[in-house]
Amino acid sequence: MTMRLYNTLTKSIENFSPIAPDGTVTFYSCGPTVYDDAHIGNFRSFLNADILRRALQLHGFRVKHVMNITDVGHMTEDDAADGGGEDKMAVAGRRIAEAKKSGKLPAGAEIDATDPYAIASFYADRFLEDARHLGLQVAIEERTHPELMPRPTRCVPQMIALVEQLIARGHAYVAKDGVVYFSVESFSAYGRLSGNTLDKLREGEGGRISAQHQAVKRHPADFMLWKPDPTHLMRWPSPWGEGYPGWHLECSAMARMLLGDEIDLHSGGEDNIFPHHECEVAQSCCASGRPAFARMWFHTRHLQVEGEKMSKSKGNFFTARDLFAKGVTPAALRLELVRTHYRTNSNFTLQGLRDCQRMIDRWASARTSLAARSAGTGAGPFQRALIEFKEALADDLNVARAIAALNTAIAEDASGDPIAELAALDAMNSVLGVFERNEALQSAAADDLATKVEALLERRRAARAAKDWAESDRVRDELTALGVRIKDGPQGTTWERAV
RNA sequence: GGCCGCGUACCCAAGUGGCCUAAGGGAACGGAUUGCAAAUCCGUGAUUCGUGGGUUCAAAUCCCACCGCGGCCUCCA
Repeated sequence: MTMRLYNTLTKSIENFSPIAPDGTVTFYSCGPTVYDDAHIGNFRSFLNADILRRALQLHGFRVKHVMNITDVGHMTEDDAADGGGEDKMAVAGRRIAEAKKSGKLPAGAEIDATDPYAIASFYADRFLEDARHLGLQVAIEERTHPELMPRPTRCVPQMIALVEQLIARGHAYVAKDGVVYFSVESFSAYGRLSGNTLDKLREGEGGRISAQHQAVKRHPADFMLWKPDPTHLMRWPSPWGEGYPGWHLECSAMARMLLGDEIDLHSGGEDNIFPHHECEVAQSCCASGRPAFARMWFHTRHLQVEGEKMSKSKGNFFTARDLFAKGVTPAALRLELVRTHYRTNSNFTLQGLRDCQRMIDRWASARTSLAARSAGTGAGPFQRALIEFKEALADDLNVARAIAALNTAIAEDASGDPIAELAALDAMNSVLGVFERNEALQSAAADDLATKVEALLERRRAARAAKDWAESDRVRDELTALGVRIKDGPQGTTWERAV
């Protein structure tokens, strides 16, 4: 079965086949910048890349997946050219210093707010923790293969080498202000990925590129590769003076270092298309002399929350850990973030999170009864569903259709060889990745709640034994008020936090 | 201002010319179960696909207009 995927570069759905004859897929994903906790919108993008990677694996490919963790403090107003504004790490540092003062520092954050490396490392660790909870396979692999999640601060020599090569080939120049710029006019395919060709850029709204740098550049869209700045927070020696790299440079350098000059797949959020990925293409192609950098570009559309753009001011802004702290299982969050096709704007809702949890619980109980079954031969509903599941994923990653296939199997009567049926269900889960993370995360608050709940359940058990229904119902109301939902079963009462 | 995408039941969401009197999940409702609930199981659910035109033997699917929402062009996943 051939995987078909939408390629941003050609704006069409194409058959996927890797460059390497042995079928190994080279896949680079733009990861987070670690100056704050990743929010659920970030994770929608990262998880869709993860689903793609797992779907490829289900289809028999070996995947070498790299995702960077950007620990350089790029500028808050860093536009295509200039590197203006404030360093993000400095902003994060100030935020941490303020939090320290007001005693609202996140747990375990004994960090020096003036040390950008400490800030980056603090948030990188938190990102990896969240990512592993959510089943981001590359983050799980990172434990044994740290090179799969490279940090730009450790790859500066490779970036410098790339800039030197671009200068040598006539694609970059040192301007009068000492800054090294990429010359967009030297790359005729500039604009092909995003549609922002040079003539259109000139026609566009424009006026955003600050005038002070324009004078020294050959073309207004020329973007910075290296900026000498002896006062910058993070800086490295270079042939152009002590300074820092441009923000597009890292991905080109690291993809090349780890995956080669030409790669199969490159992913990111839709906002990365321009300027970030456009500039990456230009840098990589011009450095390698090849016509292509990534053969296929995979972009995930943005997430909305309760029908609105997510923003801190609207109060609809969630990080993964915010939700985990409320008792949301990583499995439910994972499913809610990937169940909508990656090329449509998805709408994250609390109701949707509950829907996902119920679906996963039903799958899990189906798995339990399947594992307990011994009789049956041949193909049953799950083996049939797996075929449809794989076809749906091969169809430009149609996750919703794949999930429907699984749901349909669950509604059918149990039949077929139980071992093969279980294997089929687990194969589907190898992409969905929910069974192994369907438990709420532990925390001090959760432990505290558990103690209270256990005491109340004991009171209720006693009341029920005495047929004191009034007392029993009173206790149940108390539990409900605590946000707890109870389930009475033959083996006694279980409970969970209602989300 | 330029470029682009979307609008399917109460909610999420698949389907992009005939197998669609529209998949799947949740909610709701009815039943089984329960001390009563919750959970679970069974059943019910859009003659209709933002609105108005058009093309076609045939449209949710193609075209046009309008309304609404969103994205990129600028740091952002």
